[in-house]
Amino acid sequence: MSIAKTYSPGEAEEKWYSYWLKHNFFRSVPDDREPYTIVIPPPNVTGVLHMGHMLNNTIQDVLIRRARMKGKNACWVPGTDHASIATEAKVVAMLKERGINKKDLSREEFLSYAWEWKEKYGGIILEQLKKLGASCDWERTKFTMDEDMSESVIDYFVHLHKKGWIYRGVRMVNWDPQGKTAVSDEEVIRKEVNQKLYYIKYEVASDGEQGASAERTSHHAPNTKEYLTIATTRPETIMADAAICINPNDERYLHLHGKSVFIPLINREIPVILDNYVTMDFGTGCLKVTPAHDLNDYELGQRHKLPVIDILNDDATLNEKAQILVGEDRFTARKKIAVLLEEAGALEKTEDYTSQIGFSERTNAVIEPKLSMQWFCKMPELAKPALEYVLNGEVKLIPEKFINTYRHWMENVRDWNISRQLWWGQQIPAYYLPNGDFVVAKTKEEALTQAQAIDSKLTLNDLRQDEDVLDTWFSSGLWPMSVFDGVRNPDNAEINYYYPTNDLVTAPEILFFWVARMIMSGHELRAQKPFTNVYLTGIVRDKLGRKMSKSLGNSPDPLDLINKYGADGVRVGMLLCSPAGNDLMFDESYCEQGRNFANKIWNAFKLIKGWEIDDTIAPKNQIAIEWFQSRFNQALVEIEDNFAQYRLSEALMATYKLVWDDFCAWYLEMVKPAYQQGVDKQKIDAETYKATVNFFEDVLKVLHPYMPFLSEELWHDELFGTRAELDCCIVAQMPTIGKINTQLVAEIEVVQQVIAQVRNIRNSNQLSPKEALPLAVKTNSAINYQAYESVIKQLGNISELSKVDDAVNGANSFIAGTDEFFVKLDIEIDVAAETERLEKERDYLIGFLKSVNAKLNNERFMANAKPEIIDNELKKRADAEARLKIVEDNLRGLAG
RNA sequence: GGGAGUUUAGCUCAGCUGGUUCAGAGCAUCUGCCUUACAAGCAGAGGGUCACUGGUUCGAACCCAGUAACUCCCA
Repeated sequence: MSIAKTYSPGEAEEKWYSYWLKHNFFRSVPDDREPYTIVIPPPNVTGVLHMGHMLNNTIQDVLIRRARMKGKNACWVPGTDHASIATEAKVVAMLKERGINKKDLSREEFLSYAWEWKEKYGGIILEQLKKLGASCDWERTKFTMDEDMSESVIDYFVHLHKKGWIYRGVRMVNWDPQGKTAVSDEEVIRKEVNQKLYYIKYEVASDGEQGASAERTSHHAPNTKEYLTIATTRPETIMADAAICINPNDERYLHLHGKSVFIPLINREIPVILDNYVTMDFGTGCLKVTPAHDLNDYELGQRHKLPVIDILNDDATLNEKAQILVGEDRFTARKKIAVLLEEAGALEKTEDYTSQIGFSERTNAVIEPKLSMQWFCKMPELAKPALEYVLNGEVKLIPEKFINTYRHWMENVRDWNISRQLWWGQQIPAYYLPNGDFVVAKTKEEALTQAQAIDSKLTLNDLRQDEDVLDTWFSSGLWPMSVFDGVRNPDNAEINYYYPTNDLVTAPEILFFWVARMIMSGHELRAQKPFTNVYLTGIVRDKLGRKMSKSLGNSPDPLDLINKYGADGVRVGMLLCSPAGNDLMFDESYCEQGRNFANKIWNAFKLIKGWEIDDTIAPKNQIAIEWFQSRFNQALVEIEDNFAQYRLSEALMATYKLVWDDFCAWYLEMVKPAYQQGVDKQKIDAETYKATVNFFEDVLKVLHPYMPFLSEELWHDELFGTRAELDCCIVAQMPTIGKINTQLVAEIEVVQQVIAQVRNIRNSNQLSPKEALPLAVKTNSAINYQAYESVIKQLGNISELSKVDDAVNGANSFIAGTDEFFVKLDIEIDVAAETERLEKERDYLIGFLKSVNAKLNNERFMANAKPEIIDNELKKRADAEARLKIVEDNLRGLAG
């Protein structure tokens, strides 16, 4: 029988994923076991898998698989969110391709197209997660617009409204003219943009001219008049100006106090107002105030009771209130008005200028500040307890540095605009009466009952439901509860069992967006936290540190990576470079390392698989077996500790080294039967064989959370005997920490040094590894090298290990621990080189001793340092002195 | 402009309460090996003024102050 030289992951991935599914290993239902629950951060239903998802879901899968193997009832709930704006944009695009305009559709018609789109494309990302090995309970797959999920959202809205925490009001919102909806502050991405600053002249009205604007024309000779100049990046909004504002302390403009000016081109007269808000040294010190199109101007306008003139349509074209350029897009209008102003002699100059501009996260359109009637959710009452959970440690943020950010947000929180002018989402359950009043109720029927209390003659037909839908985060904020139906049925068995969930794995970017809102709703509806630990991952960047993005084209396709390196390889690759909470500089070479690791394990398997048992051989590897047992347990301690601190990448590295170094490079080399001429099968004693197979099985278990496919594939090999159908690595019990023989481990460490030194001597003397060498030991320590003779002989290729009482002249020497070793070669040793090497070591030791002695002779050190520190220094001195003596003896030997 | 964070080997990162022969790991590099599991490998080796300047201390990568560079959040 021949086994492939390398592991080929594709087939195993297919096979075992469907095997796991078939046997319901991902399924979780409440039982007597302790639950371990993770709800997936629901990816956007329009999304396709990107590297961020890969990282995030690999981490979740590692956590959930580990919990499963530790005997917990592990439940990972998958799903997607409906992403109003993004989905609606996709649907609009789909309709456009079919020649349908959204405007021509009713709400119901549009929604049926949207559902059609969702059914067709909405599940892609979840299918992709399966390729990664994600062990979600797919039967629990949820979508934020499922009927029960939407009902939960409406319930929550009604609940908050009853408490008086939801209100309606005109506010300046971030308007996305492409999506034609308001978006929240968090959905606005600010970027530096190169712009122009336009200096525009406004004619100052002479005293007699007040109110005479109607007769004015634009044909005045400019020089005979007085002007003031403003600087603006948005000349197309001058028609919406309500005033010019100057700082009352600005001495340059004292003469303007109480005057008014004319807006160029349209010659509307506006007052000059005074406010300290204006920065004197920015631009010209004169600020055009446009309350309808700038948040700060709006507030300024409120203070000075200025009119609000909105000159923009919902799609950011100019409306008839602009008087000129009606119907033009705002950016076209900007270009055109610059020309018009120039022609009218009102444009003094333009300057280059960079400033922060807001872009819609979803459509990338430039955000337009816009006044509109919106629904808001009051935040202070919700935020306060939500902050407490984190500050008192009930909810832990990992890493802790995010607590500061979280606190800062929660203490400066503003009311949340929860309405979106879209159709795709949960329609706001507010019903308007013909007289303009409204009632809020779960259903139209309930609304009618309430409405009839106001006007008993009303019928269902008189009620009109609010057109807007709720922000998607309003529904995902309920996610950990609503997936278990905990909003509608707060006392059901599932929510009581699974909630609060254990770990949440997400990105710091949505700490406030989402994490905070889940904590708020959890507290509000259940007085409970939604989860205990929030593990915040970093952003996946390329190796140049740039964020991965479609436009840069610097993001590999995760599925290509899986094809290339195997899912296990990619999982390992992702985690090797992902410190908690820090961004990770991803590079494909990490996946390569992961693939190589998989291959290493595969080959260890091949080796063991090739052995044949010979009962007549006496067991001879007790030391190796006990040593690895101890090392394995030491590694388990380390891995446990790393997991307890969510240091997944370090736990992985500990596993990596355990397998590669301790198991493959040392243990297998210790026990593997030496090559025998003319013997085609390697034979091994039964005891060693059995121990090795058991070790390998334990190694597979430890590997499983990271490398589920490879471990499952090997688990079922006949090497481990016949397995029952349900005896799978995925549900195997994780090994528990056993005995550690620390003395043995310490002594083997010295033995390892001896072997490395012998190899080094062989290497530096250019001797073949095949050439066996004699080794002599002069023991100063308590180590019984006789016990390790076979190990040393096998791994160091030593012909004979002898004990000596004196240094061996003319031999290469080295020190391991405090013992001296000599390798006598056939060739003459290079006395000069050897002398130099020893002198170097001697000098180092002398220097080292000096520094140790400096401490020990320092009264203050002796007085202040803890006793164990002093003991340590004494031990260091003793060790160094012993080594120094050996080195000096050897030097004398060389000289003599 | 306000706040937070980062800076340790060529790269990515550990380094816990200041104290072990403490300056570490993985990758990459160099040298030698196609040794009967594995060249996707084996063996060995070389890489660092712990960003900079000062301070505290018997003792500083670690604590404090300042400086510089970068990153993120908020305005």
